[in-house]
Amino acid sequence: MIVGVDFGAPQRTRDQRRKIIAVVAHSTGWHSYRIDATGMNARLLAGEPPGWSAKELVDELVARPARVVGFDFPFCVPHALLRDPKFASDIGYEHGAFLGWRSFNWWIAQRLPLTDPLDFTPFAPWRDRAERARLWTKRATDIAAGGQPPLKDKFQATFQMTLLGNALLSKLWASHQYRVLPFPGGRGAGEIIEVYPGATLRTMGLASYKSRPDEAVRLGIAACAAAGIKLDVDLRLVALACRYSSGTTKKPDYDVADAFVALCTAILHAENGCRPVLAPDPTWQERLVKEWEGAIWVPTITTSAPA
DNA sequence: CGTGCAGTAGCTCAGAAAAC
DNA sequence: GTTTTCTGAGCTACTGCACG
Repeated sequence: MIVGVDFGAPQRTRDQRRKIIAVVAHSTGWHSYRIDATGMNARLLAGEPPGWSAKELVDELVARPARVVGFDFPFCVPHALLRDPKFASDIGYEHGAFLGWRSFNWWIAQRLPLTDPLDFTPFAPWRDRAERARLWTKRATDIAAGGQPPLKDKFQATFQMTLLGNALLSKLWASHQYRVLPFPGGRGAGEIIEVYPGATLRTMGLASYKSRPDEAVRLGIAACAAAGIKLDVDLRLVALACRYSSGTTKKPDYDVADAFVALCTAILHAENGCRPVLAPDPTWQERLVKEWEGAIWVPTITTSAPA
């Protein structure tokens, strides 16, 4: 089973079920997958909120482990912050700097229980307006993939997604069913990767994908086809991806299409068709930066977008 | 992208009016 | 006197919008 997730972190469970969308594919043979309305996908067509609360999703993924899960939230923060003792003590961590990703996200999980509504107040120091120059910095992978700073909490906000996402990653890691790539260590047959639908589609030549869910879905399928992977997709799910929007008529937000692209990227990863992207670091080796900060995975094979 | 606000559609329930 | 129906007040859930 391969899973693509479009993530969001509203405080209330009810709103999470509109924003956290998972789309699942099952392997049906060599280089072929079926995406139908069974299993986790059933609720997509069951009417009413098609998604999951954070707690429901993590429980499901632990109960029925997947081979690969692609999530679209930032898995970590810049390594300069991980090495900063004040950054850690600001939210009550008393053992110096976080240093490693694992202690970082373990502590976030301690400070962010999955209640309804979520309580983000322990993280208020990380929103400090005066510290934005330090806190609103990008990881090497954000620079390379065109992503937002993980702790930005205005405009294109990622702040709450980074925190809630890491609380989930901590639980998935602790289940011993999953490794979280490209961080070293961990146990389990499943792999969890960070994906960014915008970056996946950009490698395939679609710039302003946000307003074109049909193009996004088509390119996701085409990217798999170019890698020799056959997808057998229930057309009702394609139709839903082109239609479902959690946004407004003026500012639509095609979460199912995003999740579908995340799924295609995760499938490509399962078939060795992805690579992590990073911007060069002036000081440190790429391998070290990748293991500290994580990385966004994009398709290796780039298909030029046919008009 | 998330938030708060304003506006609204839908629901429940209490109380009054009508029917028996 | 009892039951049913109507109706409006008040609540919740959801949508659209402006803003950071």
